This record gives sequence, structure tokens and C-alpha cells, in this order.
Amino acid sequence: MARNQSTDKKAYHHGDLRAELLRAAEAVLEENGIEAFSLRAVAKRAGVSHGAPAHHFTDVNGFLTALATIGYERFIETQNARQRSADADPRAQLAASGLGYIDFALESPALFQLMFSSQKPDKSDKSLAAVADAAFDKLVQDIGNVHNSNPRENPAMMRDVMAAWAIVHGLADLMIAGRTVRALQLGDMNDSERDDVLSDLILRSIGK
Amino acid sequence: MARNQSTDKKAYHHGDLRAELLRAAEAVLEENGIEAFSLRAVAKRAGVSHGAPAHHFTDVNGFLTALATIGYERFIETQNARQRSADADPRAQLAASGLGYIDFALESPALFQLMFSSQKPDKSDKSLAAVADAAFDKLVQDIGNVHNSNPRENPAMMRDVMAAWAIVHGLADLMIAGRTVRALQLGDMNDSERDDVLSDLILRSIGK
DNA sequence: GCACTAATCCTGACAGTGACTAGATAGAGG
DNA sequence: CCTCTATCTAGTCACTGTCAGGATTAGTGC
Repeated sequence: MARNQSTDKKAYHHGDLRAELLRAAEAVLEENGIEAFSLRAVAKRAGVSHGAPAHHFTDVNGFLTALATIGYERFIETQNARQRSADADPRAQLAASGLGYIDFALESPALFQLMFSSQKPDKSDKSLAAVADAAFDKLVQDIGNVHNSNPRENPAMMRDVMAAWAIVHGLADLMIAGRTVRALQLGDMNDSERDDVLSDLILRSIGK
Repeated sequence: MARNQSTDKKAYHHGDLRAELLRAAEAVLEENGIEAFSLRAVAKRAGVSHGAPAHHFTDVNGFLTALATIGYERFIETQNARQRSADADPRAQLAASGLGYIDFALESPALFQLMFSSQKPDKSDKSLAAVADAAFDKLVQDIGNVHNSNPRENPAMMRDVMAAWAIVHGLADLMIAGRTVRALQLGDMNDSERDDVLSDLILRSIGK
């Protein structure tokens, strides 16, 4: 009676707990890593009881599915951001997309692993499948722009798609694991030098 | 009194429980995946109490460190096996090494993820670091054989190393996640066709 | 053969986890 | 004012890793 949702402490009903939980979850995820993720820790961080999350995301798997979904949205946006500030040339755009891929992986490594290496998100979930497909479609389009045709109608060109995906994904995953910085001497470079090196590697996938 | 270690049931002292636990752990790992790995399940499978593993591997992290170590040993052996049955040409040998890399990832996906994507193994552990370095050294050597010189003395050649590693690792990780079979139509191919496609992708890393 | 020591393994307990249940609370519509 | 429904809390269960204490066995010196 005394307190309402704006003035004091907290209300019994949060208002938008779902979004708040997702925010808290991201923080917990990047702090503790995916392997130490805990629903209760998320609830605690959101200042809510340990059973509350179940009401918005039935399962912990449901929770992680939702997290992966918003992950893909930001993933695509990170790639687009790179492309907007890059040259219009199709190859430069492809490289920029790959750099955005790596940007995202390094900014949100745990979320990245959740999206690509975890069994827990429900891949048959429609919204998750939709954004995951959208991410793949984007790559196909980037490759198509380089060749000025549709890779889906050309198996050989589809190999370009997979080569580009593989090298970018491999770089991202190895960089997260800390296995590439020393070998590439990335520590000694400024941003543009680093991007040049990575772009060179990325473009090898389509035969330079 | 009635039973001894050879005739009946089991002895109090197992004899070589450490090895037995590692075997059981691998089975559990590949059955349930790394995310559902449980010390107690391993102990149960080995027919031993839940506290027994702690005596051979202080921690669960210690356990996973040991698992990752034997993983790297078999990882290298899998690559060598591919190379033995391949042409002696340095490029063919490099491709074969990559195919072995992928072989291992598909045979033991959970172990592969443990080795490359998990935070739990103790990377400062000497035996683990040694085999991990050996695996990397092997790759450096394979690239060196192609160029007939030592990549460690040439930053540009070191980029070949990372490009080859990235594309192979990316392929392996994406294949585990089931994201590449359809795009590459691998399902419609026999083994040698499949290997040819993958070898083509791998060799793009060093400029074909 | 015998005792002593160290290694091995078991049992029981603890806090933390996800999932489930019943109940308390608050907002919306009549 | 009253009811309905979504939201959230609190308590419980089985499971997890870790730890401490005790039981059993193997190995060693005598």
C-alpha cells in the first residue's frame, strides 16, 4: 500500500520482468560464462525470487532460446554496422560482414557460444530459426553480390559461402579461445592494421 | 574373503580406476554432451561411489583437464592417420591433416568442444599445454612443408597458418552444429567426393 | 609372518542447481 | 465492490560438486 512501482523499493509486479531478466541474464552470461550460467543467479540479479523466470520462459532452455534469439538480432546488426562504414565494393562488404561477425563474438563471447555451440537453445523454435536463417541468408547474399548471381542455384558458389562462413567462424571461435592473437601478432597492431590482416584471411575463402 | 579381484564381482580396490574413469567419462561425454556432463554419472558408470573420482582428479576441472589431454593425443593421431594414407605432396598432406581434424571433431564432438571451447580444463596444466602446443606445432610444420621454410620466422606465412587453422576449425565446429551438411550437399556424396570438397575448401586458406 | 603406513574407496553431509507446487499479490474488467 | 487472471513468492524435490571421516586394501620394513 505504501509503496508503488515508481517511488519505493520495488512493486510486487515488476512491470516488464521479462526484459529485465534478459538484461540480467546477458550480464551474468558474460561475467560467468555460459558454463556457469544459472537461472537463480539471474533472478537474484534482477531482484526477484528464484521461481519467477519460469513464468516468462518455461524452461532454462526456453530462457536460453530467447537469449540466443536476441543474440542473433544483435549479431546481424553488428555486421550491418561494419558494412555501413565500409566501401561499397562487394568484396569489401563481404570482408566487413566477416569483421562484424568477429566483433560480435569478441563483444559477447558467451552469447556467441550459446548461439553456435550449445545444444540448449531449442533450434526448432520459430523465432530463433527465423533469425538464424536470416543470418545465413545475409551471408549468401554477400557472396551472391560478389559473383553477381544467386549462390543457391550454383553448388560451386555455395562452397564459397561455406568457405567464407568457415574461416570467419573459425577465426571468431579461435580468437575467443585466445589462440590466435599471438600467432598473428594482433597485439602489436592498431585497429586498421588488424582489420586489414583479418580481411585478407577472410577473402582467401573466395579465392582472393 | 569369498571374492577376490579376479573371480567375483569387484574388489574394493579397482586396480586402475583412473583409466576406467576416463573411459567411462568419454562414453558419458559423447552420450550426454559436455553440457550435461556429471561426475556422479561417470562414477556410476564405472561402478564406483560418487566420491571416488576426486581421489584421482582432485576437481571436476582436473578431470576435464585429463580428458582434454588424452583428447589432444588422439586428435593428433587422427590427423596422422589421414596423412599416412594420403599423397606425399605437401598440399595433399596439409589437406589430409585438415580432414583428420574434422574426422576427430565428428567422432568425438563433445571432447572436441571440451578441448577448444570450454573454460573448464586448466590450460596452465603442463601436460595439457604440451599436447596442445604439439598440435599447433604440427600445423605450423605442415604449412612450413608447403613453403619449404619455417613459418615462425615469417609473419606473412604465419597468416597462412592461421588461415588454414581457422577454416578447418570453422568447418569442424559448424559441421558439429549441423550447419553445413545441407549447404554443401554432403549427404549426396560418397566419402571421396566429400573429402575432395572439403580439401578444396581447406586449401583455399593458402591461396589454392 | 606381522605391524605400520599410505593409497584407495565408501558413506554421509552440505550448499547450490532446475523444476514443480501451492499460495499470495496486484491489475483489469465487469 | 467483486471476480478473474497474470504475476510473483516460498517451499520442496531430486540432482550436482565438494568435503570430511571412516573402512578397506596394498605396499614396505622388520
